[in-house]
Amino acid sequence: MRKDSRLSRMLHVLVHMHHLEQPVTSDNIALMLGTNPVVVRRTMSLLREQGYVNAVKGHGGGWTLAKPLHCITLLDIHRSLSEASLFTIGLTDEHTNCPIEKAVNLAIDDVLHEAGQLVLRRFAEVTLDKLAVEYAAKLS
Amino acid sequence: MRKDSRLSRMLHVLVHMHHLEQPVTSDNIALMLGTNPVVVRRTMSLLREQGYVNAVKGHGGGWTLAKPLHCITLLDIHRSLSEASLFTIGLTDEHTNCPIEKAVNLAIDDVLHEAGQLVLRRFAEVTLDKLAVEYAAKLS
DNA sequence: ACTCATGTAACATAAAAAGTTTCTTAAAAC
DNA sequence: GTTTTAAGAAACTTTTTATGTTACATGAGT
Repeated sequence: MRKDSRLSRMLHVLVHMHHLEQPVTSDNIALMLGTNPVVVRRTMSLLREQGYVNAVKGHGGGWTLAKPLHCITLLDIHRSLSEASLFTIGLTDEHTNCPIEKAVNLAIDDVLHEAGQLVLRRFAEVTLDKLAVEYAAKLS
Repeated sequence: MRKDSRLSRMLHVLVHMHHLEQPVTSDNIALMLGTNPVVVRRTMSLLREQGYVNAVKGHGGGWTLAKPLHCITLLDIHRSLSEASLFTIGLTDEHTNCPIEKAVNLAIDDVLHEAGQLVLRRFAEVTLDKLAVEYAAKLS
């Protein structure tokens, strides 16, 4: 099953951006992530639309943080990337009048929904500045 | 992001099988699921390897339950299908010496691991006979 | 022997994310 | 004002992977 690592990558980039005075170009970010400037723009645009980064064209332009790290949570970025669902498990929708299918889906969805809520709650608690501090501490 | 609905489908099939006296053929199941008999065999084989269903060749053959429903949990089936991971979110593994990447991954993994454990715990609590009874009741 | 069913390998299809090319727009430097 | 630098955006290609398909082997019952 394919994984979406955009959250991980964007967080990485955002924290790095905090340590820079100058705007970073898409080309730079692409180089850093081993990917393509257009892909970077596509993803960063989603963050721009939600007001977490600014984009400036032309000489000396590039991407900058629009908010301080302590005003951005994991949830904010996760939401901006609009992943349809957190889980690789899907439900079927083929025999909507079959009580067994309904019961199965209800049971699975029950659990996934609860776990999903937990993830969102926990993501909401982590601001990006904590990331750079608390978790960095754990690593030492 | 693509979804894996094998869990949902297999549970559906297993509960149906419980209500049948005769073995069900892969062709039958395929018809029921709107898919292919080979795909059915591929998936059912995983359950057979773990001892949840039997396969019998030849005339009057097909698939039967190897255990009563109350001895099979959602977790059992989920495990049998060996989905690599529950989550669509992936971590990066590109700058393993970058403390920021490490911190980001640690933060995300922390949350996902906890949520994953919750899912597994809850899946372990649901036996397939409950599925057919408790959840069926909720539906009425 | 013949039919029916699973087992398995090899190949084909389809869908989606990622990558690429090309061009437009805008801002700064000269 | 021309050139350079950068994002924005559209159209297309590539890659990946789950799913579907074909073909044949194996084994059980009639």
